[in-house]
Amino acid sequence: MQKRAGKKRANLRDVASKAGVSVATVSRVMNNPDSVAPDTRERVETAMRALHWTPSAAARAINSGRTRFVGALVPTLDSDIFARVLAEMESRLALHRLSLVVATTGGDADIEAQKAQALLDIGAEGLLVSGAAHSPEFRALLERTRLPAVATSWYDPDFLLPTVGYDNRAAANLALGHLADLRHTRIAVLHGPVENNDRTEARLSALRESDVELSFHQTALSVAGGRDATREVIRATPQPSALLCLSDVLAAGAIYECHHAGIKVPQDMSIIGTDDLPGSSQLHPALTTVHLPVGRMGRIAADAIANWVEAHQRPADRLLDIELMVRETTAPPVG
Amino acid sequence: MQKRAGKKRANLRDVASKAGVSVATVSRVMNNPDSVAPDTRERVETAMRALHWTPSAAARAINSGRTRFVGALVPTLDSDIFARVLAEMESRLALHRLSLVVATTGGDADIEAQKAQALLDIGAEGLLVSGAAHSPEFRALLERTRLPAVATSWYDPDFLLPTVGYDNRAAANLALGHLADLRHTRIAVLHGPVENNDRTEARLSALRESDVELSFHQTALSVAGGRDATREVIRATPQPSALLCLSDVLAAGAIYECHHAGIKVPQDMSIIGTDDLPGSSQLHPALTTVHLPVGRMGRIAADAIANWVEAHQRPADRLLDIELMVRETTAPPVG
DNA sequence: TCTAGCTATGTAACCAGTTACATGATCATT
DNA sequence: AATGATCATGTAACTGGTTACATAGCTAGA
Repeated sequence: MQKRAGKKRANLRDVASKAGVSVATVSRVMNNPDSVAPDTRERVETAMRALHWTPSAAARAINSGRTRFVGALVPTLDSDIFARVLAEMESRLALHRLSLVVATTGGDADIEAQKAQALLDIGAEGLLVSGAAHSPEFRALLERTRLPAVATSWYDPDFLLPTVGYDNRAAANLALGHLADLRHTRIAVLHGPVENNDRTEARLSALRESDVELSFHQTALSVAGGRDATREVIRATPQPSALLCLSDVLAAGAIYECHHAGIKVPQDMSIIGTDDLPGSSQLHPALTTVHLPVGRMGRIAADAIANWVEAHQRPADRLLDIELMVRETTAPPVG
Repeated sequence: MQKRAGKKRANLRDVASKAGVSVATVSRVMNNPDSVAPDTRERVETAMRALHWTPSAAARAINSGRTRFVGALVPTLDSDIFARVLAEMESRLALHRLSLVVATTGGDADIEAQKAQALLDIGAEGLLVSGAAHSPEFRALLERTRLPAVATSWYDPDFLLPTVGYDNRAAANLALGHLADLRHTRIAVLHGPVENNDRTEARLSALRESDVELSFHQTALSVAGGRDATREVIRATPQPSALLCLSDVLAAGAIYECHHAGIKVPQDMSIIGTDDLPGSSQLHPALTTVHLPVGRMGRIAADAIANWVEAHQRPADRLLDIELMVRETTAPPVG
């Protein structure tokens, strides 16, 4: 009466009875084939195929206590930077036989907490998060569950979590220093939205504390946004002699717009970016920018979380070097 | 003698005994809090906190038979296109309360089969794959397990899996048709590697079958690759009057290189791309290209797989419209 | 020929949850 | 006061695997 006509997915017991062996034998065929006699193994494998049976990941996980995946929380996938970080993380985690579950937060700390909980609910063994801004709920979650988690894209040894990243303040200062060395004094800063972006915020705060006079221009984080902001900046009198862009995409827009407006780069306008995207060296003229080691960061963070998950070893914080890439878009101001 | 000093992770039974209730009551607090008296609930929640307890995802999954995540297999994350598709998929799947596990294949069909198995091993309920090239092992896996899976980035109603995508041959023909309409006759085709890239292959085969005389130039799929190929093309005599690029990044490189070489676009050289990346309309001059609806594709594929997984309904194939975006890089040839 | 040791396999407990069903207490109804 | 309904909670079976331990059959050494 109970056993209805098939419908349900087969389980290990079904396979065992079909093959005329015990459950232990079936399990052995899966995990330790050598310990089973060849003809028995054969029979079991035939039964598996006949029943379309695949072991249930959940049932295995319940015994091993392992799910073999970690979660990554990023503001957006629709950005060269995060896509590259994730690409590196994914391939690095694969080496540790770990998978990567991606969740986007839109930069919203509440959504981050929510998605972190969702990742936990589906069994993530660890978390990779980006940036410094996290909600109290998120912190509470980490403390309550003691889940291994590594923060990237910034560096702060005092943070609740181990951080793997670069110094965003230093990155901004490096760009500014380069322009100052060239004797630029009228500098406009182009940056993306600050709400929900602690990295931009850190860079801006470093600039604000410098003793150089700067004008700040917030715009959309896109090539078009860079063009818009540049259009506005070049209307000012006196016109700035340099554009410090906190992102390479803005710098690309700035180059286009200067070109469009007949302003010569770098003679009439110096432009410096931040990121060093793969295409930036191919812009015309080639973009001077601050190289952020995002690929390396992804690899290191992946190794760190893998080691924490597997060997229960909390990783050390890692400060990664940034580097000024002087190319063709910066020069001393004329006059 | 048995109960060692703590070490192990607490389970639901530990919480129950600590709170002085039964396991069922603890479970109710988690899943149906209203059915538990407020003070009892309070006691249970206190016990949970005290023991740092979080329910095991695996144990839940074993009962529900659900893991609530699907896997996505993409050639690479390091590409605007796939990053955007995944971004859309992720946010769309979140609406269905499904998570997305990302795996990259490098375009290698064997690695794809391998990673598909790995995704299955960790419990993926469905798969999103891209392109047409798959190994026999991969097909066998799908047939054996009957795992819901949807293929994207191309369209073929005869394929083993439901496909959601556009017609790559039509995309190439649309670009070629535009150049032909402008009366270009000497056209060079720039394309990325064909090995492990069935989409490029499909576009090329459509072009080869056309009655227009074309020269083909394979290069690296990057801005630099586009520049290299263009440098080579413009050396030829007679010089082609148009560059048909099967990818927008190549077209961007082509624009830069023409600019560099003093060739006026579109007067002396027409350039057309394929993809319509967000930055393409911001290039200078703005790139004429074939718009591929990758964002929409991601959303539709995500809905399709979610519906299949949840409602056991195999989705229908979906052919998505492509569109010619005429902007500033194409014009009739001079002379 | 007896026994020790090995191999192939089976039995049943176990992992950490969920849930059908049972139970006892409280409350309203007649 | 007896009856029935409702509510809060408990008991135990169940999910689908793994594995410690038991056992039967066979071989080899003394």
